[in-house]
Amino acid sequence: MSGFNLDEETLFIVSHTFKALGEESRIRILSLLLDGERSVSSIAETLDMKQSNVSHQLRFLKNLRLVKSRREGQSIYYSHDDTHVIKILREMIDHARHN
Amino acid sequence: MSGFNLDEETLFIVSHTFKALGEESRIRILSLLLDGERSVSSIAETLDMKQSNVSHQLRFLKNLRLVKSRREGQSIYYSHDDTHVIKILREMIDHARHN
DNA sequence: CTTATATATTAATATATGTTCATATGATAA
DNA sequence: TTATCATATGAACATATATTAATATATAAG
Repeated sequence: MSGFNLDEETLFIVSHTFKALGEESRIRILSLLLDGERSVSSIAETLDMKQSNVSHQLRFLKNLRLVKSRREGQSIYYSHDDTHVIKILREMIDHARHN
Repeated sequence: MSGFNLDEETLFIVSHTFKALGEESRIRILSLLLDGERSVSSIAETLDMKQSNVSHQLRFLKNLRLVKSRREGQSIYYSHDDTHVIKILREMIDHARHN
């Protein structure tokens, strides 16, 4: 099938998912989560980002179901929730490194 | 190797490439080019976009070496120039369709 | 209850980005 | 040369987005 005929919904999902992967802060968060789940504050400290900023970006990613969250006490742990998209992220990172 | 330690250059390439794939107009252009090379005016007509807009987006894609161009007379024909990234685009489209 | 900690949310701001219009450039034909 | 066609470019505008500060919410401990 030709790739040309993209229905609106597909176009919407594709563009938003790529947008999610197209910002450095979100790439760094997703990349960090490759090593396993992390709390919000842990992400913020490790990446030297403001807590509110991390929270905003995590909400963005969660809305697209790219990450999921789990509460444990006062902390909330985030982890990947879309193996296919993460695979695509890995591929792009490898591709960029081999330039 | 952990995905965490992303150097600046890799992060730059990854984010910009995903950004390129993260806008509907550019996805439609790249998707159209899946069927083969096309002139600027042909793209503009088919996708109902202004010529200048198509030209701007093609320059964006060309700067990232995602497309290449070839002059023939007065027309300039654009086509894909990064099979790996196009493969990733195809994967994402398939992924979005199977939701 | 109060206090402390972790996260989420809201509002404001600055920056980035897409689109359009007008114009410039380049190639072809007469 | 001039005229026409195709594409590229620059400026302007509107919208989208990332980031921050301040505050709200929720959980746990005392």
